[in-house]
Amino acid sequence: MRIIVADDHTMFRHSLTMLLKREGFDVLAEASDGVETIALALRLKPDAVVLDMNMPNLNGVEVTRELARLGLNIRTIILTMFEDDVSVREALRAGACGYVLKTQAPTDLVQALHELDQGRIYLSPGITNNMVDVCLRRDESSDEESSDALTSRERQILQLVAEGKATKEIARLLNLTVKTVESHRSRLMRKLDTGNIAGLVRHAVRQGIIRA
Amino acid sequence: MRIIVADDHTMFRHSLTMLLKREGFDVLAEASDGVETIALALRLKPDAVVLDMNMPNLNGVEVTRELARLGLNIRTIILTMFEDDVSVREALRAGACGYVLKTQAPTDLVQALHELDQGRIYLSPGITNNMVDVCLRRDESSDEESSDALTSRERQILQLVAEGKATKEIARLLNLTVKTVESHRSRLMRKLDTGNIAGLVRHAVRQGIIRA
DNA sequence: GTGAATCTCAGGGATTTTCCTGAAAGAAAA
DNA sequence: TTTTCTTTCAGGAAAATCCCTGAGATTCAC
Repeated sequence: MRIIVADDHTMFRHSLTMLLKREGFDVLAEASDGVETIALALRLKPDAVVLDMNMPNLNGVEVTRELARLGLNIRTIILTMFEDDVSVREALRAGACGYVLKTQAPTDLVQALHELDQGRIYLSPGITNNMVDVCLRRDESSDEESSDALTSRERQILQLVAEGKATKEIARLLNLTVKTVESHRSRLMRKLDTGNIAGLVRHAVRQGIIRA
Repeated sequence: MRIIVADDHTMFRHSLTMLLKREGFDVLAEASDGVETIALALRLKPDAVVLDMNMPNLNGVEVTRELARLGLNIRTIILTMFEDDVSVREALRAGACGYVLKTQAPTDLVQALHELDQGRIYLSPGITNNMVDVCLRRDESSDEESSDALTSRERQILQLVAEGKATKEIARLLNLTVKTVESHRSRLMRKLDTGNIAGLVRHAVRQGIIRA
């Protein structure tokens, strides 16, 4: 099974890679941020990608979304520190095949990868099982609160802005024009009802898109 | 070299332990919180303890302080995600022999352990080296506040900026010139080591000056 | 297919931020 | 008292943000 490991904490990433290799997985490469992960995935076409949730540039869910959009048949497992209800739901909706807590033993991740190989979805114990039902029910029913819901692209931009990246830098990272990024930023401000970057940052922190 | 590894993220802890064993260290035990770490250290008398900074019950610095107080000759290395100036200083004052960033490769920790074995202090690259001098000088001299501690006025400005107020508005609120406010804001950015408002907002949230 | 939403990009102009240097007055500490 | 720190303010220049309209492309649902 050919996989890529993505996490911005090199110490964790290297350690984990070693462990996974020992477990018989073929770790093709490591990435330390979301954009790099996408690039590597495109090049190496792995079977699966293990994604840290909180990464610079693009978080785990966004990477999942992007990989799904690109139509590559690459499954992903989100690795995270928090058993956040909302995050789990978003991860699953983005198409992630697994949601594994870092508080769990590495065997948990190994199991998740095996489940994924069988085409199944795996959630760490500690995440309520009815979570899945809840998610699915939500999915089918309706999207009422989606009036000001941010789009995937907008969340991407929001994260980068909140991280302090300049417009020019964001444009380069995402391969867009400066004007496009400005356009997104403006729309974000309108949606989030704020007239400046400070407001965007607070929103991003509040919504867990970045940590302060 | 007999060591204990303490981190509440089991996935990271197990992976790291495996790596350290491979490097020839004798990992006596693992702990998932501060209190457990103390208990284990008392029982097993390791040469060193690798401590995650953010642990339940007692964080890495507190454990270091406690171990020092108990008079056991157990050296510690603090492992953390952030290169926070204040944390580094506190860790060193508590008696830690190393401060290693998780964003660094595992070899960085290995090196830290070797330095520790030689009775030296090790800080991850990325943490300014003069940090040590600064800390020591501070240590000798006095205990009031750190160098880049914000003044009262600066905290005021920081709060208003983080709340999304425009410079002009802040100036009006505080009866100052726009130029003065700009001056304060610039100094804040220099002190907090950031080049834009997003960074200021994150600092303000982190330091509890505003709520996100 | 039609419509709605999203994503992309552009022009332009007012305003703001960012980054320098420099400097004076008052308060606090050495 | 001298020095250091804080606070105040200025000028100027480059860069970025903010705000608006408009518009082609694509995608997705109905």
